[in-house]
Amino acid sequence: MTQNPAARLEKAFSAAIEGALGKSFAGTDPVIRAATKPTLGDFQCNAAMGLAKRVGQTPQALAELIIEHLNADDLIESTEIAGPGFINIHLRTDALADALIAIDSPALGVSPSDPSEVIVIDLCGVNVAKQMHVGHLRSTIIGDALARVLERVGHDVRRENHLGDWGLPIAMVLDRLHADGTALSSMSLSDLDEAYRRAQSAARGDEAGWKSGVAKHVGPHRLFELEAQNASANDVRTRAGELLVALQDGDSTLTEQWHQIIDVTLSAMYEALELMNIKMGSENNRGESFYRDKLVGVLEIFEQRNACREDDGAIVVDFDNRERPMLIRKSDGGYLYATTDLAAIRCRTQDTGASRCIYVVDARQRDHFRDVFDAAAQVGWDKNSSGQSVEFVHTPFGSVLGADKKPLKTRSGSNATLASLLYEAIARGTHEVQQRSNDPKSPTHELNEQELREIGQAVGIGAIKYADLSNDLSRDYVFDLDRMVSFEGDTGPYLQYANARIQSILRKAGSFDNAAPLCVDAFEERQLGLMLLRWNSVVHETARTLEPHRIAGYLRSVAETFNRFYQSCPILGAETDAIRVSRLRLAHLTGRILEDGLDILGIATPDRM
RNA sequence: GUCCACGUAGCUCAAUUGGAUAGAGCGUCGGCCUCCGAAGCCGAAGGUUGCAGGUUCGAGUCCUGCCGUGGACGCCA
Repeated sequence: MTQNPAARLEKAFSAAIEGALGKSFAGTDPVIRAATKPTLGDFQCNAAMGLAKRVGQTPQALAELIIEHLNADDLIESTEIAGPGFINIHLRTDALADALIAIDSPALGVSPSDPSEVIVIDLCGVNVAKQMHVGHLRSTIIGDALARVLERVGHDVRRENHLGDWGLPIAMVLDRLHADGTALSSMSLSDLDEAYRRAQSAARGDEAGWKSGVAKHVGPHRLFELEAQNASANDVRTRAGELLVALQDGDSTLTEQWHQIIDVTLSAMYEALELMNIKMGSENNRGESFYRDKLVGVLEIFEQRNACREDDGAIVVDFDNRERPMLIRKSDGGYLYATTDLAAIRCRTQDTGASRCIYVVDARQRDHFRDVFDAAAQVGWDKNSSGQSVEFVHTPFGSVLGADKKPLKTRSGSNATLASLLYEAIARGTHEVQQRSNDPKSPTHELNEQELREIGQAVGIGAIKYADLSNDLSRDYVFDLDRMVSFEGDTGPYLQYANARIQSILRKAGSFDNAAPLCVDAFEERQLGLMLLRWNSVVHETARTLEPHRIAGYLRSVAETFNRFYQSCPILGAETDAIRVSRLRLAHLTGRILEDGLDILGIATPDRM
């Protein structure tokens, strides 16, 4: 009796189908779904339409037959056949109440996954000497939410921050800092970011400018300048290469400087992670430098397995279903980021023993990951150290755009940094909370400045995270702070508010008998109850599809359904004491599911706001 | 040029993975606070789901071809 109605209906209808059509139809999916409209019933069975042709009957006749073989009188009040062969199902009210009592427990009806897996999630991916920007925001928020939902169903999740902390770019920054005579002990992240950018453009030279210069027939003097630029770009690269070799060989001064720029970058990152309520710290750092001495081993394995070949001096891996090979070693002997990714896969599957590797990286790297995953399979890393097959998933997310549909910029026109966005959102949230607290009737009126600031941060950050997690990851999305922090409609604060109101009611109610009978006779009570019972399947579907917007959308439906219930069913002022206690139980359960869900999304839930 | 995503209301997005009359929010218009928090609730208007075919009981969803947008295409990460 502790089973969810949907699960029990599946069993009952599956048995009924077998009873109606014979043993060969055992195990047929009965296609039980929540009713599309409350007026139609509580659930529906859509199996008859698909099956009708196979057995040479009309869908309606088959539906009739299924109902005749149905044995679930303790669960189902009534059924009717509608439209092309839908079976609409009305649940017994006492069965609904029993099911709600069953999930009114610490687990909230969410069952653990069996078996529990070891899952590695690659997220955040900060580059040393660069400011974090909105791309990191998405990777971090999404990755952390995925980690939380997988943890919620009992998996062993390892968050790994694949830092860009090694290689030529780092050497180039050091070279630039030397050239500028920057005092490394006192530099800020923006100094570093500036040096990084200048190093990049110096090394890039201006080949694009050269080509367009030739095309536009600019004068010889200009071409000469561009040529000189390209020559100096080569100088920069050469110097950086030498510097990298010295660093690789353990030069003590360089090593110390390298650590200094990492420290500056990471302390800013930790601050951002803290602000965003991300469950990650230094223990999750495993950057490119960690893999630097493992690259040779990767190449050796590919050579041993004959999974690579030499081409133009480079070493490449071929794929049988596409032309384009993947480079794993340059002709000068250097390695590439594909090699590092392969080394990471080897560690994650062969040492950590992961059976799933998830990469929360932007959509532009789709092809890259396809190559890396296929290459890993060629040398057997699609089986982990326990012999289980490994599932590799790239969770691509779209770009963050400004209101003009172009990559997000600040007002001053530069690329928006993560920190600037976070502080802006917090400022707006805090302002809003403070303004509302001025009202003597507001529950936040008696709170002090510090408390209001904490709530303001929860509201501002909650708005940003909800906006990101509430729509399909793979699409680009428009980052509009004004819309997010309007705090009305489909926003994070809408959910936080619904919960705060529930907490307020519970505070006023004081203690109550949380084993009292549950009553779901009123339409709004029934709708709320049905909604709450879906939590288990929503969590599992999200863990399966890795789509956090399912949870966001569900929580919104919960809040909406609760708000309707709240509007028409007085709780504290209910007609009888029995109904009052029953509604308190419903409100309490709703609040816990909202808090559970918001916690999975990494959104804080203030008791007052 | 080749390959890969994505085109849904004026705007921002959903659609239980093939199910019934495609739903929300913002914005617009109109209602609801002497009553548990109005950051809320109720209602109205707004659609040839880019276009054209196909698959079947049934297509926003699957297959084909166009159109449009964005992205990736060997020694950067």
